[in-house]
Amino acid sequence: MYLHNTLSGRKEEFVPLNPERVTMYVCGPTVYSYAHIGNARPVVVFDVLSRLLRRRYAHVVYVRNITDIDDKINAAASKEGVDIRVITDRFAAIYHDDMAALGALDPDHTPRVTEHLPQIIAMIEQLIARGHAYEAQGHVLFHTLSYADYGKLSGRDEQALMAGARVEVAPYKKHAGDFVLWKPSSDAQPGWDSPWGRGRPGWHIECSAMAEALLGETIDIHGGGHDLIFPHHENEIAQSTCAHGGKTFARYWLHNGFLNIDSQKMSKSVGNVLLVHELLKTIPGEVIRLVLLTGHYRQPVDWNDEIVAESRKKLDRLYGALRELADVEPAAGVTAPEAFLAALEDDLNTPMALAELFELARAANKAGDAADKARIKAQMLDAGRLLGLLQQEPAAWFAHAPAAGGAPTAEEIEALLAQRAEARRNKQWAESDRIRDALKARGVLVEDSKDGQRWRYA
RNA sequence: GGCUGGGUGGCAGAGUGGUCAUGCAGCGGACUGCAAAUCCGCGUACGCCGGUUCAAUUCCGACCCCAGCCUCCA
Repeated sequence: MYLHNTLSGRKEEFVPLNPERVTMYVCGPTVYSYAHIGNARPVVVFDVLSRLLRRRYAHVVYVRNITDIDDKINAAASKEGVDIRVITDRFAAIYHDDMAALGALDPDHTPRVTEHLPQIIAMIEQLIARGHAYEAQGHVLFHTLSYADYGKLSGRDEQALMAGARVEVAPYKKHAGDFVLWKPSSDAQPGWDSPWGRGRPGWHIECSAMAEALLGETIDIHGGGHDLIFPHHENEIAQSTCAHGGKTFARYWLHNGFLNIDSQKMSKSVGNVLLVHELLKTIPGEVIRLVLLTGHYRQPVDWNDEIVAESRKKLDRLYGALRELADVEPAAGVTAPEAFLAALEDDLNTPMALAELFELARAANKAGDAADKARIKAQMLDAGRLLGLLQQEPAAWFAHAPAAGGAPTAEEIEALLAQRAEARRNKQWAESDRIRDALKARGVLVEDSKDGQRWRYA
């Protein structure tokens, strides 16, 4: 299995440190609001990776944190006049449900920052003790000059970092690149007691501390969005490596590309932020998932109406093949074809894997032999399982409620089809076609198959 | 400016030193009462300019564009 490692900038063979316990940490959400579609991309990408890893290794530990201490959370809480816990519980639950709707399986652990203050404080103390951090005006800062490899992940040198420091440098910093490990809280702000007074952790230390707590000092895979490379992951590496006396923190760094909306960057200022929660009201989760897997995970993907419609049709085709095999028992012990697995094991090449899946669909549509059908069905279902697709009954897929409201109900449709069947028995083609056209005008496609009429929403 | 990653057929999107990606759309055929679904076939795609090579979309170099990151945004 090969994975592109941001650290080396190239594809490397993945060899776990300990094949008996493969570890993966992915940066999760800050739960102060609804997740947007961009947040969903790493979730789906690393969900596929976790499925693939589990296929190959008996014991995989996948951790995705929930950040429940953050100034944006504080702002949301004070706005509503509630404890931050009210906000974080609410949006953590919504996040979980939304991601589940996209077919994402639960990670093995979803640690929260509020449950790891002792570990965070211990790690900061360790960094101070080893001379990598210092206290200044109630803050504790990581001293980036103390870590020679700082900037290695993002390919930046110190000078570039200095030049890039476009925010005002806080006066208590020894060096412009230094970042906060701990900061003081006012009485009105949520805070935790520490050797440096009541305060709260900085952004980066939580991931270092939770990764260590649940996975150990060295982890196999660390993932997240492309934008996290700097500063977040750069800082995580610095903290963990220095706290652990130079031990490698993460061996493979994986970063997913961004998601654009109609060729534009998604941003609040443009006003094009799409929430998963809203999208799910009109688009099946499986369609959204397929959109996110349509391109390679490291490439940007453009979200627009066309790709959504196209993805829906792709699933029509795949489920259409499976529908023809509805009464075929999948062959036992048959898994996804080698070419499909090879595509995924080559740095998660989902476009190529999907191409193989479509080849299977074609083969399924052509298969005449019962044994072939059983084999292909098993292959398709297994391939689908790895991608988190095709896991519902074809009939359920085709019965999916239409995107727009106002379409006739299933009962209504069935009644009209009964009339049409009667007309067809009498070879009243004009009447038959009239009903079909009328339904089509209302967003219902009627097909005549060997087994009689069947319908689906357009 | 620095650092990444890109420019492939109508669209989306893989890949490769020398027959085929795949999907959607389109066109022709089969099937159908007609359709739909399905199957078969079709369209001389690889930003630009050089170089290496028997052969380059694929390797090398220059150039032109595009996107992201550069301190709290996945």
